[in-house]
Amino acid sequence: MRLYNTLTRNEDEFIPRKRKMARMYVCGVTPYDYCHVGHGRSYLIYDVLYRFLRSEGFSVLWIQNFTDIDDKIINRANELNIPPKELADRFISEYFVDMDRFGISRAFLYPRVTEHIDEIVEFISKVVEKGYAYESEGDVYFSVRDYPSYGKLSRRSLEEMIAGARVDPSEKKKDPMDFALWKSAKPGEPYWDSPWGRGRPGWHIECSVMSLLYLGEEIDIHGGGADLIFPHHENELAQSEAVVGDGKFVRFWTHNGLVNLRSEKMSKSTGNFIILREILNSYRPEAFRLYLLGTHYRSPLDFDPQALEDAQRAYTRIEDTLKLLSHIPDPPSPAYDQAFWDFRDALSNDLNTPQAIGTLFSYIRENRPLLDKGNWDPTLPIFKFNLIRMCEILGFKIEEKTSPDLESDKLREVIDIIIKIRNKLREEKLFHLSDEIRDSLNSIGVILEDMKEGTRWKMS
RNA sequence: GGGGACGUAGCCAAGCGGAUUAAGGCAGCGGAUUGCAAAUCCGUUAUUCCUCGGUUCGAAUCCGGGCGUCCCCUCCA
Repeated sequence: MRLYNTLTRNEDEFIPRKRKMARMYVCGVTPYDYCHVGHGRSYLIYDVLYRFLRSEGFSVLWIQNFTDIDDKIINRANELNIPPKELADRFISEYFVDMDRFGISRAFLYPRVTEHIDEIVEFISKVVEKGYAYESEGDVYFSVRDYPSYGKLSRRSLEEMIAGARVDPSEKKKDPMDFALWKSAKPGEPYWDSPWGRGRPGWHIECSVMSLLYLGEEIDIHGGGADLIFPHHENELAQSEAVVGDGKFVRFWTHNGLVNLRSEKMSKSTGNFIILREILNSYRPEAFRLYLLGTHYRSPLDFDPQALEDAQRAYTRIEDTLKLLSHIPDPPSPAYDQAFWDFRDALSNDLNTPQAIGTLFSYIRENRPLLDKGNWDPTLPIFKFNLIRMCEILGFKIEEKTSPDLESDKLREVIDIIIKIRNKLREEKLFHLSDEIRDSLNSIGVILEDMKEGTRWKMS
């Protein structure tokens, strides 16, 4: 597949370093609050990338961190008067509650900063030894002036950044753009011992250390939201390559577009955000997934409840088809239709999910009449196979085989009896009665559809 | 001040110099089907892609100006 690489500003052919093994590191959350829609979008995109790469025959080693110690965590923990670890633990478990509900695949491992302090200290020491960092009053800073290619990811020069004027000069730093690898502890803050005294890791160092520890050098994909390009990934890149060597850290830097709300970036700090859980409570997770994947991952997305409603309606089309297909047997020998190859081509083109969804809907439209006719058609099992493959790649839930359940079996029988009687009324043209039955059932969520071949029903 | 992205039908949204009727979804309209609904299918809804120029045999797609919107340069997915 071709994948856009922020470093080269180009769609490059994705070929993992180790042939069929793709190593992917995704920047995780700082667990001090619930995830919002923007987080949901980001992890959804990596979930789909993960699913697609696997379907392309790669094994994918996905690592995603939790930054479980930093200023925001300390501040929030102080507000709530609980230990930082308790806060982080809580929101890590909330993270999984939301992401599991949303159908996001689990990464292979979720390393946490506080469990890697030794490795981080060791790594900082290496940066200092190499001459790219210096200690200053218990802090350790990366010296951007000593690292010539600083700015290569975000394509900015130091002069431009300083002209931005929002840098904070500190007497401790040699240059205002220098950033902390290690921060000395203020009174009352959590700390770990280090060669530079008591303190804690700076923001960017954890990703450098943990990605190198678990995935090694020259990993295939390192991703996150577009807001991480600078300073987070720029700094990560600098400090990492300062140790492992130029071009030895990451092969593909990928970044997803941000979610806006009322034409402004969704962000915790500004209060302009919607909690993911709130959406998951109000809409089908699959509908939300369809909505988000309807925009290309690199484009910004303005959150629009109206469009989400539309997607929810659109999703019933997929869902109904899947339900009807559950009665169709699997094909004796699987075969791919042209639609699947088109679908695959779309995703191979920098994960073009909107286009892939387009092919999926066209495929449904072409095959749906056969399904509704009710008579057996030998192409249906193949249709089923292909559609399910597509849905799996996009992460849409497949109707699992209804397990034997006495109660719901009884319910089915009761509804079938009602339908039988209602059809007798219809034969006798007692439509006011048959319509009343239909309306009543409808009001409790049982929808009757009178087809030529007979009446069928579904739950709304 | 510097860097970057975008502006496609009523709405959301693909399209990355040339099959082509400019995907797909939602909504609308007309039709088939139906006792009526629902579901499904067919047709229809942008001779045109913010605007003005330019390059080209050919541009929504490339270049320049204008108008508008957003992001990054600060914690952030």
